[in-house]
Amino acid sequence: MAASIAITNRSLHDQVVSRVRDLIIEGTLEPGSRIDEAHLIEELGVSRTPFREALRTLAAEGLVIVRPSKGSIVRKLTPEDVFSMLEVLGNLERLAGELACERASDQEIAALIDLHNSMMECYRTRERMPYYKMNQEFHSRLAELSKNETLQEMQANIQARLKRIRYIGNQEPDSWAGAVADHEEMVRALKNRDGKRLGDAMAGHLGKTWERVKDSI
Amino acid sequence: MAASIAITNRSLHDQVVSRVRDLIIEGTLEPGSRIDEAHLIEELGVSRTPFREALRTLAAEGLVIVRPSKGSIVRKLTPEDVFSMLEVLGNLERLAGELACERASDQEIAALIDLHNSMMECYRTRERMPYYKMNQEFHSRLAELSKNETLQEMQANIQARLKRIRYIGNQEPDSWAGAVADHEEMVRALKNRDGKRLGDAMAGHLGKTWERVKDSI
DNA sequence: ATTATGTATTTTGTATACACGCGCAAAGTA
DNA sequence: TACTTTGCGCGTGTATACAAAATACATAAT
Repeated sequence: MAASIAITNRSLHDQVVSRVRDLIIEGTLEPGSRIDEAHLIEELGVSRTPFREALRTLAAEGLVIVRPSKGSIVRKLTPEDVFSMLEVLGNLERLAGELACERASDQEIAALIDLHNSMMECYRTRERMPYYKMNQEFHSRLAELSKNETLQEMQANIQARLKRIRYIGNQEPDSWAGAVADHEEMVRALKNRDGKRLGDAMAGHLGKTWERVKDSI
Repeated sequence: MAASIAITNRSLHDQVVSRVRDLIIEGTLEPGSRIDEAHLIEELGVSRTPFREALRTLAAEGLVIVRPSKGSIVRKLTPEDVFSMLEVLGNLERLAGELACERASDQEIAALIDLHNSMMECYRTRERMPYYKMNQEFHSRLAELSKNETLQEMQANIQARLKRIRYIGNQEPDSWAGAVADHEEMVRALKNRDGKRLGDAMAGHLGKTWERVKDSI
């Protein structure tokens, strides 16, 4: 693969999309606040055209809301929004777990377990940030093992919408141990290719996430 | 309400989005074909700016693919795409069914059963088109009864992507009777608020849809 | 004849200019 | 004083102009 040589000729559109998405997730652009076009294009050094196209993309992703003739705002999630997302996400990940047990190769499962072990190492040494990132990746990778592209896409979308919330929720005192226990259970089920059990573990895990996160909305 | 007087001031963007979406669904814009910007904006009588923004929206919806510097094409669904969509949709509708049994009011259920009865009337008189439309509405309405907005949104999105395929699949000789039987089962389960049974019926129904549709891709 | 290379043409990407609608504020009226 | 009304400024929506890239084509070299 010549991927290392090929120069990345990403369009401004794409760059703006991921840049603004990050600004939203990390909270620089506050939920509910208006997006000042003039100011932000100045900041980013692009013109209105690619910027507005990027806003349309982000609107379709559910991160911003475009109010015709009234400007765009960063979508502010209500507790109901978050609850409904977790409900759907839990269901999607249950399906992902079941399918992964049927469809993943032994190597793929082994690779995921490696990742899990790295996560556990971070837990032992209390390295929050690496754990958080590996956790995101664990769930994405598991979705991949379902071999279902639509599932991956939907999961990624909801993950992106919730990213900011979960990031905040992650600062809280704890139930970290509980999350870790959930993951141990997932890995046990995955090792045995016990789809039902893995599915239940995934869904249960997301159910508890609501408890962990609901007060930080 | 002065809705009769008020002139609809929908932005061009919105109008273009729904117009082009329809062109894709009804097949005027063929899957896989390039979207000729110059030609289409002429046809629609709008300038490039709102048109291109609309393309971004449709790309995020999964109906078109924007290839940087190489133009946009109408997304062509592979059999794998359709299978994965139906797999996810089945799972979403299973959840919708379960939640609807818990959360819907008696009136809401009664209203849905009315719709079902109208559908059955169309089946008796073999009116395909009205049946098709009511069927779409039945599934959307059931998703509404789940009281989960994210679920509704995801379901609507997959429905939109599959609309063209299902429309074609619907022309086929038949298994119409089978679909009708599925719906009868759904309504029975809904009447009894038997979530598990309704969920299974929904998922099973979508599973059979694959059989009905797979040859027309 | 076939491939390579340079050029012309088309098409996309981005910037900018113009127009229109919304919201706010100042002035007017009850 | 409170409540409309009207005018103005600003931001959004749309059109167009310009720049850059890609494709198609023709010509030349092997």
